[in-house]
Amino acid sequence: MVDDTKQRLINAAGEMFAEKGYEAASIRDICQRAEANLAAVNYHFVEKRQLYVAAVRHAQCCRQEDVPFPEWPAEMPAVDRLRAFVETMFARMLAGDRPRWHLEIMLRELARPTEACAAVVEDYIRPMADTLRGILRDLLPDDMSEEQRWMIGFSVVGQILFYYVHQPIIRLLMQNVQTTEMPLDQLANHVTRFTLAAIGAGPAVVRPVPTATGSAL
Amino acid sequence: MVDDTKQRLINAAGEMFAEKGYEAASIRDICQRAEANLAAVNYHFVEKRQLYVAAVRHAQCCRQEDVPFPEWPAEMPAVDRLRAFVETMFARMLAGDRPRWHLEIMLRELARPTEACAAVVEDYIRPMADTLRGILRDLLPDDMSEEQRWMIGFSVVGQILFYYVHQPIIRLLMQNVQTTEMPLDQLANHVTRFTLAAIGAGPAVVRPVPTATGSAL
DNA sequence: GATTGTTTCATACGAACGTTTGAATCAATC
DNA sequence: GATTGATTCAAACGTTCGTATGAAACAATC
Repeated sequence: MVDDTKQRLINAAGEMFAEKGYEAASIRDICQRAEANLAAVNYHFVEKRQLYVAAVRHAQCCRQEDVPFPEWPAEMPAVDRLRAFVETMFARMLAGDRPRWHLEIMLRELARPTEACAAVVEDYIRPMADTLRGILRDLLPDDMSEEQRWMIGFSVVGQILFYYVHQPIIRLLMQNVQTTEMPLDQLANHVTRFTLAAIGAGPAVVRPVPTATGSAL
Repeated sequence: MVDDTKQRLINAAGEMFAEKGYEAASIRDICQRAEANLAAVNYHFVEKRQLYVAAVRHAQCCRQEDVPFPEWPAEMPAVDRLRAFVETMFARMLAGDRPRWHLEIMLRELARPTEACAAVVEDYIRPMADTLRGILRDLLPDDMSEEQRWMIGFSVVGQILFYYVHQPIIRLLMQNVQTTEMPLDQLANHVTRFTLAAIGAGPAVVRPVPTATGSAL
């Protein structure tokens, strides 16, 4: 393979950046993990920052082709497309076949963007947002305000991301609950049904319990 | 005030830890912002790590009394309590009357817990979780599984946190949309209605658009 | 096999880091 | 006003950081 060490550096750096953050991951540790010489970073990337950017870009490229959004047929109902969308996002997050740092480093960028990676992040996020918005456009009435459409989209993505970003809390809170690690499709099912019910495109996730007094909202 | 510089150090440290993370915030910068001598950290806290823990603990204590959950009367309908819960969480996040770092440093801990702060974080999160679960217990049927109840709770909190944690993405995506910064009560309204509709305790956030084909989920 | 360009290596540099130290300063007590 | 304990200060410690450098090793061309 051409530039084997260059690729090894990107992988090692990605792992460490994702795990410890930019500042806490030292070039020396990265090179040791990559089994490369200390000066290799300077030779291949000139600067630490550029190695970081390369890692982010690599993660973005890989995830594009990793768990791609399926090519849904035009006649596929919006409801099913939403379900497929949610499932794909969960698969991207929880599927273990690809290195975890690809996602992890992108999520770091998503929460606290680096100036140097803004474009890469936008390339990563924009297609997903467009896909979801396309689905919601079909699912929601035409006269709905642009802003409200966004908020519904955020409600979908917020639910999904929570399960990854705040995994530590979930484990902490649920440590007493006997559970089987919440399989992927169960999560996807929940979020999809929750959303569809919320926008009136599906049954509630539960039969409604008889409420004592109807409360004006 | 007793130990004025000690408190100044905690505040300055909190700001910097919240902004740049633990490693990237240097003792020198912290002391400069606190207008204290470099050795002050060692004198008052012995170690950098202990200063960090003190900052986290301080943030947790303050936020307890900051925007406390209102003492809801026993007869208050669960629907209204949910609305109040969501509003309080948003207020805690977006209200600008208290230093931002209190929340920010807790969210960092929530996403990537530090061993030394585990107990503090649990004290922070557990009451909120209990409150929400109490509301959901009244709102959901009794025969619902513990696991499913948790997932609905996560759907609520996931929506709320998204607006804070991923503010950068929201700004990026919505930069073309003319919007008025999304006022607090509008967000709270959306999340509450979205959730109530999802669990069948309220009307859908939109009148359902007539779907072409009903799709089995 | 000498030459050339690329990649690796051991080593060194200066800066910044967390931490330490001992003297200086302050505030209160007698 | 001397004594004591708590706090601040300037200066230095040894480490580790990112980066730079020049020689060695390697590969390919002629």
